[in-house]
Amino acid sequence: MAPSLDTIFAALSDPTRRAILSMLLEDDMAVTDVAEPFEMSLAAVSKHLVILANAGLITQEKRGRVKWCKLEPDALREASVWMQGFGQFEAVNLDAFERFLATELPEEEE
Amino acid sequence: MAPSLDTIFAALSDPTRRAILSMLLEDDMAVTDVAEPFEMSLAAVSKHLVILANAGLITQEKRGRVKWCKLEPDALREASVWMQGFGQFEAVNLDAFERFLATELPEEEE
DNA sequence: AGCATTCTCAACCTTTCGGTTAAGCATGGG
DNA sequence: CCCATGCTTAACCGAAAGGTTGAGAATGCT
Repeated sequence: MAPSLDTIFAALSDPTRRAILSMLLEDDMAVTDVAEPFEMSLAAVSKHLVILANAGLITQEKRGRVKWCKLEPDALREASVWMQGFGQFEAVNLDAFERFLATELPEEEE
Repeated sequence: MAPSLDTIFAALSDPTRRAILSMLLEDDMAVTDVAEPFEMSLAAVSKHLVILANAGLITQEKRGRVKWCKLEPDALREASVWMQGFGQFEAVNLDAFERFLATELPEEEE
């Protein structure tokens, strides 16, 4: 399935899936380990992972019995690029810009 | 309803709603005018607007018979802040930063 | 070989989503 | 006062979402 804004935003709309993404931020994980903290069946988590993979937000690679899940933030980037069209990004970018100045340019240029 | 990441991302997952947001980028619009380009009923578009309003992405103000819809990009910002936790934002911010430097400051202030 | 582990698939259920049509409320104009 | 305009609500519908359980395939361990 081709990742689209539809599938990306839909994938992000579920708190379980966002929690999974946060977990994968730490490190790659096996499906069973991803499912462990959730109070739902393994099959349910497995479906969530399929949805995340279809959205391009993760990739899954099977090594032996274990299927490893890896975060793929490029899809998030696609969504964020769409958001940039809404002008709100000036504010966010200004934040980043200010931090950029504060941390990288300690000397006052002006 | 309190806008949450759930409602924001769910609102953004529908192409009709994203199109509406793009339209409102140009200017505030009445509900009837928002609905005009879509091949669905006015009631359907009205529901989409409720979803966008619940997500905090738009506000609606009634003046006379006409209900005006106004883009509220702050909710998008909340979603983008969440995305920033995923590291991919360095690249995006650099893109924005480069454009920031390459082009003269646009009239973002209103 | 036998068994445990890892994960998916199939069938099912309930709730939500996205649309319809019809009715109705509120407002402004002639 | 009528009546058109602008928009929402209610009832309904089919499809999709998100969960369950149970079965089963694939792999590794001993």
